[in-house]
Amino acid sequence: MPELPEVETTRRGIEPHIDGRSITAVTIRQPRLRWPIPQQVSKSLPGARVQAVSRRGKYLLITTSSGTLLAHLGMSGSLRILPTGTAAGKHDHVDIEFDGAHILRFTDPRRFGCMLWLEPGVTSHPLLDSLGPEPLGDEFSGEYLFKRSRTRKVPIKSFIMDSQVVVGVGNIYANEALYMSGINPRRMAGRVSAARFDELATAIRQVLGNAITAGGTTLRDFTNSEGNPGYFKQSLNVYGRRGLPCNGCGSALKEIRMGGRSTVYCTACQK
DNA sequence: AGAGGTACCTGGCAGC
DNA sequence: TGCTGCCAGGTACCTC
Repeated sequence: MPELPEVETTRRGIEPHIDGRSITAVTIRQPRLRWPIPQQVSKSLPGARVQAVSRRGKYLLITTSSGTLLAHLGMSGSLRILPTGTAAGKHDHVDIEFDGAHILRFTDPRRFGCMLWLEPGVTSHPLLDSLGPEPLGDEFSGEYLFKRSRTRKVPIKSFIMDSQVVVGVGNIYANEALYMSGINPRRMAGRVSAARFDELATAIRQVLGNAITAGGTTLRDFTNSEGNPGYFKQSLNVYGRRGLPCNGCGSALKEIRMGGRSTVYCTACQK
């Protein structure tokens, strides 16, 4: 379930269990993810010590004394902390053991995720280098979006989901942020005003920030088997609500497909 | 260069 | 109960 809030929740969940710890073993059961897991992951990690657990967009970076593990959870991936020796299921592709006591387990049924490797000191990678700013960072603003959008001939929804424009806005939160700011997802990005981009930027920050806060609930029982309580269903205004009444005006929400993705909006409230 | 479509993979669910 | 087809929170890559 990884959009940016889930990835950040994962980062916060695993960090206290692995930061500063030593890796004692690596088990790769299925190396065929989106790209094959490079050999350095199993060769270089054992004996290394974790120095930082960070995030860039939806990528997680586990920096160690011998190199950096770059991971993406794709559509169905998860990372959990479990006791050493926990039986592995069909889609438990990688285990990284710490201090012989517990493991960081990568599970991903669809295998759209990845685990890649950066040599020590390397911070640049093709997957990272062209990413746009963090939506919760200082660089991101309505003014920024306005400037970037002037020459673009794509719908506003596609625009904000473009990771070169801004990272971390997935399908759910794109739908929600456009609803919150009253913008029709089909409107051309180049024809959205500066004032409306201010509202959109604020909405993106708010919806992602709220979701991260709600993710804290998941965080507490992180080592248990998932289950996403609070946030989903309760806080969503449009995603997954096709045909149901708009929370603002009561008219039935419309669903269309844009770029193959489910897009739900209120034809009355979003112009 | 930018826009649009396809591909990767498995599981769950609606409909027959 | 079982089959088929469609859908799913992502994104790199190919073509036009």
